[in-house]
Amino acid sequence: MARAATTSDAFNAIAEPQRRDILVLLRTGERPVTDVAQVLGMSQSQASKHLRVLREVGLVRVRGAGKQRLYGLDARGLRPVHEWTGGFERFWNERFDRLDAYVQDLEQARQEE
Amino acid sequence: MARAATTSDAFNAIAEPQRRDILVLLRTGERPVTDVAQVLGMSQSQASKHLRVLREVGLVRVRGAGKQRLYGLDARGLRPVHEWTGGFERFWNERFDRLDAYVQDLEQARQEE
DNA sequence: TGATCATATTCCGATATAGGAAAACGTCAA
DNA sequence: TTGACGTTTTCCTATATCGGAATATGATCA
Repeated sequence: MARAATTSDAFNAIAEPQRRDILVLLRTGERPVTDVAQVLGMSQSQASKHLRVLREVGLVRVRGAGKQRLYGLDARGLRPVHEWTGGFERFWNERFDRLDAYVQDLEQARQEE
Repeated sequence: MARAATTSDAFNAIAEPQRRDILVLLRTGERPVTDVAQVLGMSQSQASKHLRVLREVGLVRVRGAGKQRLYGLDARGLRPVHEWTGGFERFWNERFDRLDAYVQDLEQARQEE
């Protein structure tokens, strides 16, 4: 089995830095593909492909505006990610005091030998 | 170029559901590989491989305890993910009232034709 | 209809996975 | 040292990427 599809999930979709950049850019408002590509310094086809992935996961919405297609943010899919990581909030503080203490104990024990 | 390595980043590491399960499990305390494998219903070698990835990204720490190796959580690497997604917090509420409104406008316009 | 702009898709290559099976390694105890 | 246990590491296969280049599709306007 290979790695899960990037379109399987918001977790997979945002694993790619360029897609994260796109999402951040879209916070400023809707943009056509060309804009995204130019602002973020990627090729048009790359931008289009990344936007497709984001669309398939539902992080982005499109609407036609004349010749253009305007991509807009739909951040709701990021909420589960935020909440999942939030479940570790107390561990990245508290829990680590113990590990640090443990390491200090080790070093102290070593010195006392 | 292929997809970024799972070990490049916490974002990539947690794209895999089984690795997320492992992290959740480790919130209950340190565990040897066998435990992880058994509790989560995966093979020992799979558990070991996933733990390796998590270790390389720094989300997990190991310490030898006799024959066993105890894996413990180091959640600090999840903080950036939490904070990045947090940057979209107001968009998954507010911003969408507008889009919904936009869609309603469309439908209303259609009925008035 | 035909030209043109904006975007999407298809080919292609190189790479990196996840999982299963089997084999290698490390550590302890007798 | 030998054995047994716990864990990690190869091989292997199937699959899915990301990126560039080129091509195809779509929409608008004259």
